[in-house]
Amino acid sequence: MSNDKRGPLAADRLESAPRRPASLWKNAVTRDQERQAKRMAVLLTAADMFLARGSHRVAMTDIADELGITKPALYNYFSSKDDLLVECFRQSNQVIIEQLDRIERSAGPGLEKLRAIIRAYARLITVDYGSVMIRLEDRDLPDILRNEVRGYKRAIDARVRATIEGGIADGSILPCDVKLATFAIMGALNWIGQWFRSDGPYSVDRIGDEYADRLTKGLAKN
Amino acid sequence: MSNDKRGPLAADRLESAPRRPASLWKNAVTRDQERQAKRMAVLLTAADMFLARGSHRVAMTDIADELGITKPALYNYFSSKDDLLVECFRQSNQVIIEQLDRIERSAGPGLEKLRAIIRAYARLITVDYGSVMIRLEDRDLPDILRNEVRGYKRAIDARVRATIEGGIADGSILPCDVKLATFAIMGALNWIGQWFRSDGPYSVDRIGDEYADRLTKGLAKN
Amino acid sequence: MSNDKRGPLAADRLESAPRRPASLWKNAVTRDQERQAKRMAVLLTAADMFLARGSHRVAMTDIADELGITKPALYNYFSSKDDLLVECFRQSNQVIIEQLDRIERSAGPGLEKLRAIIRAYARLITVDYGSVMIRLEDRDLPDILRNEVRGYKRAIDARVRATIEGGIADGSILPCDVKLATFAIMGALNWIGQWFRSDGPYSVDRIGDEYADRLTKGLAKN
Amino acid sequence: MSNDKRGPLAADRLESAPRRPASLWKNAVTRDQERQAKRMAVLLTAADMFLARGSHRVAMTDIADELGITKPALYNYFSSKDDLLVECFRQSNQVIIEQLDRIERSAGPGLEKLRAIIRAYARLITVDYGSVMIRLEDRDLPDILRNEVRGYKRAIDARVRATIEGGIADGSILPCDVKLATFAIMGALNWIGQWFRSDGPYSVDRIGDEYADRLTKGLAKN
DNA sequence: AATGAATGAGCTTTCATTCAT
DNA sequence: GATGAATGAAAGCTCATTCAT
Repeated sequence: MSNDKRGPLAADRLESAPRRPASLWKNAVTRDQERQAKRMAVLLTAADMFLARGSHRVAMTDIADELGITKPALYNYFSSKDDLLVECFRQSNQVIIEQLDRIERSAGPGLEKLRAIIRAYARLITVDYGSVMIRLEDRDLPDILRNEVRGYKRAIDARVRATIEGGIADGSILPCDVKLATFAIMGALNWIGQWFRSDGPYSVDRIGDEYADRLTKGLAKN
Repeated sequence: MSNDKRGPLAADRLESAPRRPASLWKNAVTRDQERQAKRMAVLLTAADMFLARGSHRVAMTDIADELGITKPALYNYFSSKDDLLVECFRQSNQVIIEQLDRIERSAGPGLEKLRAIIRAYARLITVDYGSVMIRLEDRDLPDILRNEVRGYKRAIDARVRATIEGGIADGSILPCDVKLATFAIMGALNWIGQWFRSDGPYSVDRIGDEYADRLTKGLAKN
Repeated sequence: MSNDKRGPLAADRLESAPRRPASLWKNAVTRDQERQAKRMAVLLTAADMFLARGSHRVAMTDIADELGITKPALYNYFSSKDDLLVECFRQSNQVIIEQLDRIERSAGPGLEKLRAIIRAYARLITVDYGSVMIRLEDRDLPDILRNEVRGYKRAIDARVRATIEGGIADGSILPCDVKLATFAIMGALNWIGQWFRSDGPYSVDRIGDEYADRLTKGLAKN
Repeated sequence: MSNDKRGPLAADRLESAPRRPASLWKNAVTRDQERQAKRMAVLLTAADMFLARGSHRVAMTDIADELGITKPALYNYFSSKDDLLVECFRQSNQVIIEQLDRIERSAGPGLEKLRAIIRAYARLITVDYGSVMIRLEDRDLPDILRNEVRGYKRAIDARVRATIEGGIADGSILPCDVKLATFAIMGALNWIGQWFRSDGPYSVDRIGDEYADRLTKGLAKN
């Protein structure tokens, strides 16, 4: 983060000191970009491995090996395994929040928003790093970080719940126990991460559409 | 599984082999019963701890301490931690199978059976050891044991799926993608284990009823 | 410590329950003795190595190697390196306290007691594990343990100071700044640990006598 | 030591080689001065930190951070941590030697010189970098450097011893075991570093005077 | 059947040092 | 002269498992 700032600041100085060759600046910017790129590479590699095997089954050595570097090099980018893991959660949260924001801003009755959330979630869980939030365990984290993560989770839940409540208010959704309904929907969605295979028979969109129907229309004939 | 049967089976054989002095037999029976009781105590204690903290966060020492015995003593009853864990899965499977059997034998349309399954599952997850099957990770197990566990899971899924198909056949359930519908329902149910607190505001029955409605009737007004 | 008590307690029970074969008790006692002996061996080996090289230069592996066992075996006797180190301090404290108690109980003017303390200290530092208290660093210990150790040190200082004050009171010692006098004496004594070699030219008694004189009579001719 | 001399020496050579344009020389001198200044800054910062926390508890990173530079930059001034540490000892030695020289050159009986040494030492230990020699451990150094440091220490000891011998010769000091007397005095002095706090109740001069009395006049009434 | 003791393999983390730039 | 990045070597500690008793 501090590095993000250093870049612009340096750029300012550059404008007022035009003697320095542009190439030098390029170097600094490039270096910073490279650093961020590497940091991101570590993060994504770790997230992939954590998702595939569970975070406690992935040793720092494993991540380093996968990246072709040595273990201590990881500590240039993340101060600890916990830090790395919690950063995965943060990234995941950000991605999810963006989707929820987008849907919230859209017009339409609550029911449609709920269905949009379901479709978005299906995608998040299957192709994006949104699944980190759902599938990785936060129990190994120290209290303070675990609470942070749980805060994210609660916030997401609250927003889905609010969408359902909005739907009830605007008449598009039947009155029901909102909390339980939210749990049921989130559970169904989260579970996708357990069985989905990208080389399986179902496309992401197909799953999203089907779930959107199934979880809102029900199965019963009448 | 094999061990559950061995106990009773052994007792049967004893009854049908009355030549040895009764007292001796009684001793043998008693000894065997004691062994089975202790074995079961280990199993249930381990299952509880595994569920509460996740199996990889429970050391063999922890289990032994909880039972007031020493670590190596555990190995008299289970040959390894994996063995103990897989046995938890087997017990869980048995409990689940019993419920599915009971419901399958009952009369009524497929929809009602499905609802009965949902109610039974809600109970299994919250109060019985059925939750082991759903909430414990099988990823730490060696391939052969993990495959065994996954077989159980697939079988359970298949039976729920068959129930839905039966409901479609008898007209009580709308035609739909059965596989996805099953996944959605099972996901919603399994998720209960993530948020349920026995001291929380929802009773098991309340959850079962609400889920049975929600997952079959849907949320949409029409 | 708790183990010291278990022995006697067990012996009591034995007397009132004479049915059990003595051999069993012997075994238990023997085993306990062996355990204590081993624990002590670890402690003394560690203390020696800590004194010789400084505690931070001694790895757990080094201690284990010296004892001919493996690293984790050490953890059967001490829960951590800190635990091992602080136990060294506790042993050292006990030895010192015993000497101070003995001298305190003796008759004689304060000056004689002070000289006795100097002689005793010279011995403690050179041949007994009393030197641990003086020569090992407590700065690597976590706060709580470091405070414990500093408490010991303060208590020892206080007792020497009290002895000097007693001497001033009974007229055998000249009035002076007691705190500084104590520091000077303790410093001179503690320093012995820095230069003393058991194969050197000075015997322990020689050092003790000379220091007792030097630190109380001074060097000046008048 | 070698580096301290190299600076001035280099400057001397410059003055005696006037052929090159003065401006260039000035630059070179300035550059050299700057380098020496930076080198000294590193040295003093390191010495402070080593004294405060013990050299093995101070990482190169810590020193760099304290100076606001990066770790590898340190290696421009010192070839290794050992080099840095031994240079601290050399500086310390120089300061101590200067004091001993000054006192040796003064007139007066041996006893007065000894008292002057005690007063000077009290100051060295509490306010100057003289304490490095006494309070820092040389055990982490490789043999060759450790021997160098021990040479310094022995030389200092020898000079104190010589002062006492001079006092015995001139009749101002009572005959005694000079070696042990020296050890006792040095020990008492060195220990000051363990308890002295600059914000404590004792001023440096007070300590020096009191120690000068206590260590030469003794405590005993007769 | 149960115990105390021990082990091997593994984990996260630290740190002095080097190197390309 | 200084930097960011990387490394090899080591440290303390944990844990499932085994073994003699």
